[in-house]
Amino acid sequence: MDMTFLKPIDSCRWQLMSSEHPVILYGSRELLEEMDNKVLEQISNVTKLPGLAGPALTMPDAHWGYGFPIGGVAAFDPQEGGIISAGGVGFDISCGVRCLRTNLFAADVIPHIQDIADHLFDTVPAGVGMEGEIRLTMAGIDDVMKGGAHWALAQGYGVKEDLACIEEHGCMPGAVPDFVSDHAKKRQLGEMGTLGSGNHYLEVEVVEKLYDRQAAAAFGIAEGQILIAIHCGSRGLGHQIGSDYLVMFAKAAQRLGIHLPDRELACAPVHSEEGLQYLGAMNAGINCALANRQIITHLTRETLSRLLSGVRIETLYDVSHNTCKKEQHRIANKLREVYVHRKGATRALPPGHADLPARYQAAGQPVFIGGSMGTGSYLLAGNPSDLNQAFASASHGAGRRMSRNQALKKWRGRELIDELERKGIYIRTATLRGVAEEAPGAYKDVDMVAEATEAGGLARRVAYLRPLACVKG
DNA sequence: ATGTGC
Repeated sequence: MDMTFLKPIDSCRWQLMSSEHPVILYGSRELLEEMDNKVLEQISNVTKLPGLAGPALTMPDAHWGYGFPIGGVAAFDPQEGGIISAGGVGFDISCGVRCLRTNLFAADVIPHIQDIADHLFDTVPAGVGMEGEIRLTMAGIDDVMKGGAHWALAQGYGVKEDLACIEEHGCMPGAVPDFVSDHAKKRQLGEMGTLGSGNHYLEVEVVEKLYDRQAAAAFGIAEGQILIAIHCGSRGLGHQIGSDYLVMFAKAAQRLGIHLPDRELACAPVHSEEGLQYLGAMNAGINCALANRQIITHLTRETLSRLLSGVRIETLYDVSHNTCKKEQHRIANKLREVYVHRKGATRALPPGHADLPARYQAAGQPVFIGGSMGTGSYLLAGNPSDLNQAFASASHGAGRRMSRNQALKKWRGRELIDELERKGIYIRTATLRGVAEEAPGAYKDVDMVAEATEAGGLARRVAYLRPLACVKG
């Protein structure tokens, strides 16, 4: 990235001086220097959209995305013509991470890890277009979109205790299935309870190191304990909603005379017909993703219970990193109601927030920085709002530093799998090509991203998690 | 991310 116009605020926050509207980039000098200049270009374009409230932001894991950078955060005020954009949410609506806490420890799992990897891979469908056991009718898809994880529970997937530790308690209000096309619904008829492809995964991890013992106790985790991370989203349904509304937003922007610095930033005012329809459809997509992760939670529980005795698995937390949500934030000392786009950025609620379950009130919201296959992940906790000045947002992963095509030229899936196996990490995958695209070397250094996330005040590290087995899409 | 291109 061209650092010429970036002025450091502190070690991990930089302000873009050449911009009319404030732009803040989070990350160490090293992370930013390595970052594609497209990130700077894209976040600058975002500031030119109507009704931006407060600064436009990028997280330490940011990289080039469709219109908005992945790792981008921007709030818009509908009272000032603020917009909503499909590219600002991402095509995989409500892509996110569910983290499961088990009562297992490394010694219980490591002797059986290959068996566990095989069975999880057999049980949870992974890969492009993969369908699961569940077949729904069009009316059934409407019920998914209205009910979210509650729908899944009513079908017998999971236990009611799961709901308390899911964002929005498992059901996003404001979902309007009528604003979702039949085409989008049809694509989802067989895809509930499936992982998808790309960077999606189901991973068995061990708590390797604790940074914050108090928060770790609140999260119910100890060194050596086994956790499971489920990273996936709203599959074909969310993708089709994104595609449908991209076209509608392009027309709306033209009709309403909204200047788009990049056609990929197609958008409409939140309070326009298209804006309100997209909100209803996007909320429906969020519920699809919440239901999907709930089903996969159930499948994981069943699989591990078959293989090991006395297994107890609880939902630690489930949070999305591709959403736009109406929230109240203090901006320039004024409380405003804004629509916060988080694209590849995790919501990170502060301690004491009313939406947090009782057990996390003191610690703050669990935040996941999912690593690449070989390099492990971090569990963090949300910071008080005087520290987090990013609309309660934080990094969501390691973040790509290389395109999929570059990665394909550089690595072979089989070699990566063998290399990881020598380190005790067992990969099960739908496609070797997918593994090459997701090579650990194609991602930023997750340790650096987690450090910068903490140094920037976004969240504080609670634990480092080492991968043992990974089912890849 | 994605019925991995219409």
